[in-house]
Amino acid sequence: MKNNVARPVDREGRKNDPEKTKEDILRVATEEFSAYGLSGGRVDAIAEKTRTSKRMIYYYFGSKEGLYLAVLEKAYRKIRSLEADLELADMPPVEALRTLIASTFDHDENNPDFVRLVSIENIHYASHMKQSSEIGELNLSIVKTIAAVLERGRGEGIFRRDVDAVDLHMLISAFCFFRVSNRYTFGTIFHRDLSAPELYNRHKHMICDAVLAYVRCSETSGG
Amino acid sequence: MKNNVARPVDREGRKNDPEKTKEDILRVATEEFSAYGLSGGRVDAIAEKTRTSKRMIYYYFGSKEGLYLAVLEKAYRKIRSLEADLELADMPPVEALRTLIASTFDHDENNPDFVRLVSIENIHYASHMKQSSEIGELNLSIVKTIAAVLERGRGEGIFRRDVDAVDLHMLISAFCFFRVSNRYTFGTIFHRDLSAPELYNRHKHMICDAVLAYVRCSETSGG
DNA sequence: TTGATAATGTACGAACCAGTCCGTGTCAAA
DNA sequence: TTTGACACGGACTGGTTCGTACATTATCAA
Repeated sequence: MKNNVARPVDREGRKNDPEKTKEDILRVATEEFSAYGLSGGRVDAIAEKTRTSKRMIYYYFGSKEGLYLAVLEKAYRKIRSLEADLELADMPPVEALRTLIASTFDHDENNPDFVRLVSIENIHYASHMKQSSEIGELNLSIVKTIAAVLERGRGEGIFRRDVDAVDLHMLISAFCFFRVSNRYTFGTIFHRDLSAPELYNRHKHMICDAVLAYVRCSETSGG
Repeated sequence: MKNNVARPVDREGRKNDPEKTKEDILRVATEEFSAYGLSGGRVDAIAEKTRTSKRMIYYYFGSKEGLYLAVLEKAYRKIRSLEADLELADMPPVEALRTLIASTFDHDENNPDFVRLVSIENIHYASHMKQSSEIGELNLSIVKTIAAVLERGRGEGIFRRDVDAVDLHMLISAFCFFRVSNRYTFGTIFHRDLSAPELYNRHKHMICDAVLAYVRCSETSGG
């Protein structure tokens, strides 16, 4: 194997493992960008926390922005894989909606890093996301799922007819997302720890109740 | 007001006007930090856009973070002054809630800079806000207002009894805030311009209906 | 008028930080 | 065993950016 037999015992030489290296960089970069933002994150800091060097970051990702984009794409790829199999088609419309809302709620609750990355991307006017073909093609299946559930509910005469699927998704997402994204300012102003376990169930019930009450409601607003 | 009557008619020399200078810096800094964040914002860029110099920024605000904090405090001071006089006490509970929701909705819609600053502050874990005595004491009157309206509604037997005022404020804020803060990513994914005028009324009606349906609803969730 | 102090401008320093240069190590196919 | 493509590390650089030293002018009270 080795041609230099006289090599001192030291086996701890370099092991080439490009996949591991890339994965390692991405993992550390996700933490860094999620914690400090794109402008606030430091390439040197990322390099130090990996088992490789800064040179490798540029070798694999080209630039700081390239790395950030890779982090963002990986984060979105992960949620896309999660949102697939809820199998709501067999459930009664009300139960299907409850399941869907609970799933969204739990996703944001359990992935604060993703929530932060999305906030950061919004601060940057979603400019990186737009430039990514991968994320750009996220034509989210969740909307079709919601639309189908709404349609079934209307068919059964229990849902109002003027609810748009994207709007409803926004109503659900907004609450679930805000609860995590604005945890710190909201918690500070109202002296309430939004990550407290007792609020978890209460808030989950709340958004379920609100959404269901809304889709069944026949009231029109004067607002 | 001025006691030096013999003020020479406009020599184009320096005019000392500390209030104007501070105000000018704050105005420009708000734009810069709101656009690029705390880490992304550049002190030099701010200085160039003011009619004064970088020296003055450090003279009045001490540091970049000091300036950022001043920007944040001014933004919160502004909303505090706005949220005072809605005079909901005389309205029927349902109308009072509608008015309150519409007001929150319009505030976020009309103050995207404020929304961005709050997002940015959350990325920083609200650390500056916590260190500000001024903002820290924002014991928002809006919660008392909501609590009073809820109480009246319960008295009239039209509102459910288990709704917490802070939770309800969060439900309202979340939708109004998200609509502005996540405009870019959400809009990109769903190919929908969230600042489009026709969505303004639809979304306003939606959050009104949802909240009102919720507070009247007697359903308990199985989620 | 004058002296104290507040306000302002210019130019510069020092640290930081994204990105690169140059050289070395790894491995598999020829 | 040679070779070439891929993988890798450490030191360096040049521009950027926060912050400041020093000089100057304005204001106002005594």
